[in-house]
Amino acid sequence: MDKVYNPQAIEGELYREWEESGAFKAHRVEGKKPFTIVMPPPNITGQLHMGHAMDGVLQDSLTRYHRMKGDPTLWLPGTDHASIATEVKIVEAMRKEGLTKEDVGREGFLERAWAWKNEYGGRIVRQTRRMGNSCDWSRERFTMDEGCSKAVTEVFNRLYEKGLIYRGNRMINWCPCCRTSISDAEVEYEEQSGSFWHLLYPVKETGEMLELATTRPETMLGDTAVAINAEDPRYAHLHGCHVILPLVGKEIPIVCDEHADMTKGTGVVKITPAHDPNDFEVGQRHNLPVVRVFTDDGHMTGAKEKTENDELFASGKATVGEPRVLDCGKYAGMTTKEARKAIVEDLEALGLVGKIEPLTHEVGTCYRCHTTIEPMVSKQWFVKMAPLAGPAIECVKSGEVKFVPERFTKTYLNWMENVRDWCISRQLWWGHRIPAWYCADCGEVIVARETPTVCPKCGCTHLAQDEDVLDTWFSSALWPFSTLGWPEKTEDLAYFYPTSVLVTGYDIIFFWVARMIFSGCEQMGKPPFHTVLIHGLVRDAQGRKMSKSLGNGVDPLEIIDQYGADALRFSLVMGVSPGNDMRFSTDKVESARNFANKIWNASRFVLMNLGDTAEPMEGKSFSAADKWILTRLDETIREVSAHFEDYDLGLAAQKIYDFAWSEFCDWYIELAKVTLNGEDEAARRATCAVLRHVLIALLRLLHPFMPFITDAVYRNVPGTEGTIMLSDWPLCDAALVFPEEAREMEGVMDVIRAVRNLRAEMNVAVGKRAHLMVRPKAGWEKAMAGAGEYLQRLAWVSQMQLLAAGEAAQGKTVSAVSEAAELFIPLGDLVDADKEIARLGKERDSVQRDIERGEAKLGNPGFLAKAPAQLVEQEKAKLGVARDKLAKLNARIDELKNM
RNA sequence: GGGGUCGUAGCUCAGCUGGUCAGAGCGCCACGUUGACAUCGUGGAGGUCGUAGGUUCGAGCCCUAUCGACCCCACCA
Repeated sequence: MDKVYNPQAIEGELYREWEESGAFKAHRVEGKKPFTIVMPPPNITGQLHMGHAMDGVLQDSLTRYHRMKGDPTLWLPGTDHASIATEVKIVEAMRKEGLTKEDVGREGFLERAWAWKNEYGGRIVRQTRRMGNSCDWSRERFTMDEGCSKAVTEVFNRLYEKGLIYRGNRMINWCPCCRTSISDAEVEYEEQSGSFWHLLYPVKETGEMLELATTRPETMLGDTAVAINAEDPRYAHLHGCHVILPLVGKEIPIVCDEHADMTKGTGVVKITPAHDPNDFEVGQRHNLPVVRVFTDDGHMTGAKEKTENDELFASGKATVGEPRVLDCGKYAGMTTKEARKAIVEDLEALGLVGKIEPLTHEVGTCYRCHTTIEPMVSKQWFVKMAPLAGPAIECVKSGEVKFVPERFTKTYLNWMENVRDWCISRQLWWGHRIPAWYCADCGEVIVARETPTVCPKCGCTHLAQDEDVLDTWFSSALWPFSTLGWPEKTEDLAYFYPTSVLVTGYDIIFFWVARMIFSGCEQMGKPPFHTVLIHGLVRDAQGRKMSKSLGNGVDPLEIIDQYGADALRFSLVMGVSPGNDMRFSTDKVESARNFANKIWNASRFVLMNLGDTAEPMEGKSFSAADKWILTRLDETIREVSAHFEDYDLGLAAQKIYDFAWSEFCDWYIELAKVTLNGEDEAARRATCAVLRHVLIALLRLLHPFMPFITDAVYRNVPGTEGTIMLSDWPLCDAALVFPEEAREMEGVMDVIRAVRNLRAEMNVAVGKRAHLMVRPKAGWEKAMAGAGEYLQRLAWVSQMQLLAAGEAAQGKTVSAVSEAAELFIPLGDLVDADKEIARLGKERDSVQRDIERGEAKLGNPGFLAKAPAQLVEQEKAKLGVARDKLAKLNARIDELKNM
């Protein structure tokens, strides 16, 4: 083994071996409860970023932990077609060739899309492998593969048959840039500065001017009413009156509606049912016409659009709620922004603009391109949410599905309880095409599983499929069961559904988690998982979100090249608390890399001492140090396992780190050297057995986080077979726990620390051996008597001399008092008494404070009465030790003063 | 407007159901090549755990208020 751990030398080879050996493959074992995770499918457009890396590490750690525990374990990977994201990329690529979607047509476009998918879709999958993730690649899925597509069609049909999917003219969010509708969840709100324009509308009956405020004056052409509150005394005389819509010259009614808030602005609101969600509702209540003034690409409508619209109505094919289109005349063809300016100018010229107030407000933007969203009435497909939300709320409230950390339950419930119908149709080509057909002759709508050939109503064959595709999240929502074979009744589905844990970031709870839950409840009758493990975002070293535009993203692959996958993995979990964002820095990776190296070298030491011998644990008589580390190991196994069960991987990693470095390396290996270099062959073999035993356990505990290095080392440990990933998770063993001896060893270690401390304080070079006199306290005689070699080795003592109780140390010495003993080191002329007195004085002050604290506690009647007896005893004992120590220190100081 | 997170050593953060919790990593200082490891070892300095109250025998840990940083949700014209 090399002196320094070199990840590059082993990672690729090891991963290939794992995969080819079938170690990742899940096996159904009847009667055994499986552990299942479905991977959040990354977009095929994606490149591996730190977010994926962290998400993957958490899942892989859990997966490896459960696999080692012996659970039939499945981590199912896959990718998402990412309808809108992919389509945008392909359109962009075509633009470079000077082509548009329309140029190549739907068929041509899809050909390109699939070609693109085949070329780049596997990229992120290959990258994921470099993380060391142990997914079952034999079960890899894609949201648009045959099975998943079948599931989509099936769900669409079922929901349609139950009346839970409908098509209608409703208010939706329109992205003029992507030219498609998007769902509420896909709208991001950004604070923007704008203005409040106060407009004046003349009242037809009275001739007065009605003042109202708007942030979007360009919509005024589509106003079909003005609303006032029925209770508003200011406008009581206007009930039943009309205003003349400026610029358009059309007469529109003044309606009374609760939406008009008397306390806000002038209490008058213009109503544009086609372009404002609130106004749409008002329009429905008052049966107002819906007049559209924006085109799909964000321009004002004109003669052309109006003609088309008129023809639609003339043909009788207009559907319920179909908006009418206005020819905006001189504004036609302007962008909405241009129109806003022009309209305000024209109104000002007419004296119809009052004050203009600046304001900042939240403006909806598209989560893909950040273009301002235009609310519009549009004919789209929707999922009726209320009936689906019920069970999805219930299963979380009942605890059948738990969020970790728990606080996200609230986020989820709040959203689910207020969710509105989900707009699922997208005016895109890449995705699952909506399984609906329209009869050109009679207008019949046919939703079907197979392409229909004749209209069931009129019998004609003039059928055309809906042009739109489904929201990409529609298929993601089915992921936990579509990937297992649903709607077929597969063995995998029966065995692995519901899955166990879903691991994802808090940023997609609404997009994905919520929708998987209601889909699972509806289609499977069971929620898709029992636990949702939510993690935070990976930020850059300054705490900023990693983003392409900022260019502050760190490429996980580069980090792997430089430090190794294990180091990256460990840096992404250690000390991270669930649900919180973390800052990524190479400092953290470096320290993880150093840890890996520490493991490597500790292993090298152990292996060097073992040679080829797999020394068994049975029949050995262990040293104090052996018993101590075994006891600590037991405790560590308990804690780490508990943290895994709680999904607190950050703490699990921390515990392993501390045990490995601070206890196994810093202490046990050093202590073991005494025995290993000693004459006692039986003791040497016992220690070898322990070194091997603890190393194996440590490697296994660490394996979920650092799979490569642990397996590489494990294979070199004598007596092991195969890969560590299929070996057993360590178990606690009562036969290997020695609380009393461990406590004694701690006492000895404390003495070692005290000696080291003394020497350092006195500036005695480490290499320089010192004579040590030890006067054990009552009960510590035996432990201290056996500590000589440990002290020689670990505290650079030349010779340890035991003093009997009451026996004085000879000569000039410096001293220390620990729990187990008093210590004296003669330092001859090296130390002057004054210096030592000063040092001891400082120590006495600190002990004095401990005593005061203890006395205060024990002097408190409330404490004695109410605190647990065990705690009181503990405090008493502590106080006793401290008082004893104080007495010794005082005596020692006096002694020095009299010398 | 509603909900949530964070404020602990110079920096980045851990601290489980209140009682060795005042911690880790990095940084800093001193010393050090004892054959696993300088990607290391030993020792050290440094924080009244944002502020003010309260509950309790006892509070970074619970409650209330307050200041500061931030996030999510929400149809406020």
